[in-house]
Amino acid sequence: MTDSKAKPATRAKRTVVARRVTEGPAPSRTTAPAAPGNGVTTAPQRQSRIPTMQDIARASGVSQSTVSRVLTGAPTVVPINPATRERVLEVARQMRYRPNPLARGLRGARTMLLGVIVREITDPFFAGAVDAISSEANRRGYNVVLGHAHGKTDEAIALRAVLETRHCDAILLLGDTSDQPRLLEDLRDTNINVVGLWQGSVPVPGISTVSVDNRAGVAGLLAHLTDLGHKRIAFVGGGFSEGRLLGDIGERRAAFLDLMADAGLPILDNYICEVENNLRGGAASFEALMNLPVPPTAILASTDLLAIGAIHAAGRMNMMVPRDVSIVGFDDLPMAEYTNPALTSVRQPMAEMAAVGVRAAIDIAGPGGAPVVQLLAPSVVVRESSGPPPDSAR
Amino acid sequence: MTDSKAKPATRAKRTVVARRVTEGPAPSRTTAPAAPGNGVTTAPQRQSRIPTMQDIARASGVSQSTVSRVLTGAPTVVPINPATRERVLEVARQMRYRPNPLARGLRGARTMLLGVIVREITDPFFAGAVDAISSEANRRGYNVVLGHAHGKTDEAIALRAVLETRHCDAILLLGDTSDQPRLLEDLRDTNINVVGLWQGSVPVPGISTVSVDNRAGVAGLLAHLTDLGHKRIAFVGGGFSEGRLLGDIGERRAAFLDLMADAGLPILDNYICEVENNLRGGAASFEALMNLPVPPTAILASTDLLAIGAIHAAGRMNMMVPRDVSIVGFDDLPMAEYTNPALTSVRQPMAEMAAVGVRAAIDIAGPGGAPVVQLLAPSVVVRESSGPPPDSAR
DNA sequence: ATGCTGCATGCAAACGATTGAAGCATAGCA
DNA sequence: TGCTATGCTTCAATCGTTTGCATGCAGCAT
Repeated sequence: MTDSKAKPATRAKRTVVARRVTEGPAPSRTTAPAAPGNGVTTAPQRQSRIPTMQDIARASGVSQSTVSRVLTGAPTVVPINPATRERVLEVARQMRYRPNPLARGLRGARTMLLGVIVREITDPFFAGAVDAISSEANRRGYNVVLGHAHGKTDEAIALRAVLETRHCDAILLLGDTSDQPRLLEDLRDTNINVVGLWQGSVPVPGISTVSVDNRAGVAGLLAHLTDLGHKRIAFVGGGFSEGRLLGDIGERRAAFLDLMADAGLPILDNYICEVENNLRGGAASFEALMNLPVPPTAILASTDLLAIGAIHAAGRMNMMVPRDVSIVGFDDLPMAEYTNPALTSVRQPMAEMAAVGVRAAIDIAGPGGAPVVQLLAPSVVVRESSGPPPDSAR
Repeated sequence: MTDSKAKPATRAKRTVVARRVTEGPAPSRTTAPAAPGNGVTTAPQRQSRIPTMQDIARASGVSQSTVSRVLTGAPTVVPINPATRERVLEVARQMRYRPNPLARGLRGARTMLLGVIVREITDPFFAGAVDAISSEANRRGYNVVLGHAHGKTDEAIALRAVLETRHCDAILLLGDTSDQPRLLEDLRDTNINVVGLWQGSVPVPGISTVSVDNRAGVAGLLAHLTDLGHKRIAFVGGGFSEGRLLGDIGERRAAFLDLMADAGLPILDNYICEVENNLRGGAASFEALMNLPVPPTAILASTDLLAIGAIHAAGRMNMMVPRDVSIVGFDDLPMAEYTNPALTSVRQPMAEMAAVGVRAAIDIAGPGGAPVVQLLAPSVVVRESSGPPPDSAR
């Protein structure tokens, strides 16, 4: 309808001059009608409604409740004649029966759905987390429903997402959501189980959480850097919300300040950068740090995303990593192994955290147990982006 | 489990607290019993069950159907006394009523849920796609349900995921799923609308698809490389399934072969690499190519993931990009701008594709219209990873 | 009074499944 | 033959909503 002015850019000419415009609104939108324009004869009505248990029952000459018992396989309660069972199963298979989860859920049965509310799916870290959680959930017969909190989107949307969550048997919250109090509150009203992952280790009232030991991770990185001889170390931490640093990152920052003091190392002016948690932020903060009168010899980025941005900025400024400056990250994204140079980072026990989180969400039926905070230990992975400070800085 | 023998680089000193439990009642992960050992008397029962319309009705002295009419705001059908309406609304608000989407859906109402089945959420490209789709869906009041096809996981799992899809008003398929015929077949039986994105432009029988014009993208890259003077160009294409190249990538490869022939450029032995579509595959194929007797002067990677892996391998082999070899990608991941050097790539009109796909899924109520294939035009983004071939190769 | 018109509301039947209890053969036992 | 035990199946209530239809009750014209 709207795209009637199709432009045959497809292979009309086979020269297809590439539009070299860096940012094209892409006006051409070739729409190829799939069906060759024969008449409109046949009505679309392609598929016959999904059969219900009632249909199966009629077709196999039993009652609908028998069908239910056969199909759900409830062997303990009442016995079913094997012949009947077989017949019903055959008919169901033939009619391509599929249960309606809505109806099933209405009666209170488990929906076998696990809700996952994630702040930013484009953050590769959380994408990996969703993957890990999804695997673990599948392994237990659950499917994952992804709710996208979408950064600082209007709370109303988050709220709506929550409304829908009554589909789910349990909910996993990925990343700090403490800036969305209404969401948390709503969640607490529900009588389904809620587990927070990567919420930071400050206990969120009323829900269990699984987090990584941020302090241990930062300590590992700092130990590594100081072992190499670094003294001037800067911190880059991003991810804001209403002026507050988000959970995990806030903790990493606090740990940094704390542990630097413990080690007797000074933190020079402007050595603490606060930027958005993305590649651009990492690059920007790197430039800012290197333009300081006394630049740091090492940068501890609170996420790999920031570290990768910083490494890119280093290349752009013709600085060699780690010869001129060391850069270390946190999260150990898959990408960390493939930067130039490969990134020293802190690996989170992703699979284990997913397993623990899913287990907490599923196994603890109902909101019975008291909320629990679990901290899992990370480990430092040393690669190429960290080395001794330049001689000039000794 | 798997990471038990993590490199113990962590931090040998200072209180090797592997697993520091922070919060009180639970010693570790021992699900604290809900009630301290008195009888089985009190159930955990923390929050009072979510109220139903029935409850609201009782509390405000009207019938349940009136409550329904008030809360759903159906003004056209039957009039409601403003006073009554106000009273009901107030009671509902006070009792924190929330509709049960299951029951609502059971009656046939739209669930306002959009199913998205994605092959690999860890592929940053698809993560971005999910993000774009999610935004677009939210804009239209829909929420996104993510089904994880999980690579080559057993079809049964995909199947199960589909079973659950009866929650959804429509389904989006991300990435080529033609290797899962059973899934497609199942989907076709359903009477909900299915739209495929990035399925390649071969029409999938029965469903509408939205794809990018792969040929145009490859043509743009090739034009760029030949303009620079490259003649020995290799192709790296990954993403297998049962020995077959997946849709988009297969098309890119075909376009490459075709357009190289058109340009009169020979394709030397082993210049076509087939590897898995990930960073490792990109790095491996780069090494293989560079070890050929006559290595290429440029590499056209079918995805940015592969290109990034290749760039990493170049650094590891002490080769300079683009001085020694040019590398170009396809997809224009966010990361492409932040590699060293920044990657020349093909940008897909992500937002537009998401919009078109969501519109096709939602607006076209029911499977009425004939399936449509839409091709959107990409554009080349030139950055730093492509340059003229080395003099020695001229 | 008797209809008639309209507004405001209630009744009750869906929707598709689960599940306790009841029905009904048939077999076993006295 | 009568009575119970047993094995299989059906009945019917239920979950929380939506929605077509009936109903009650005004006011108003006959």
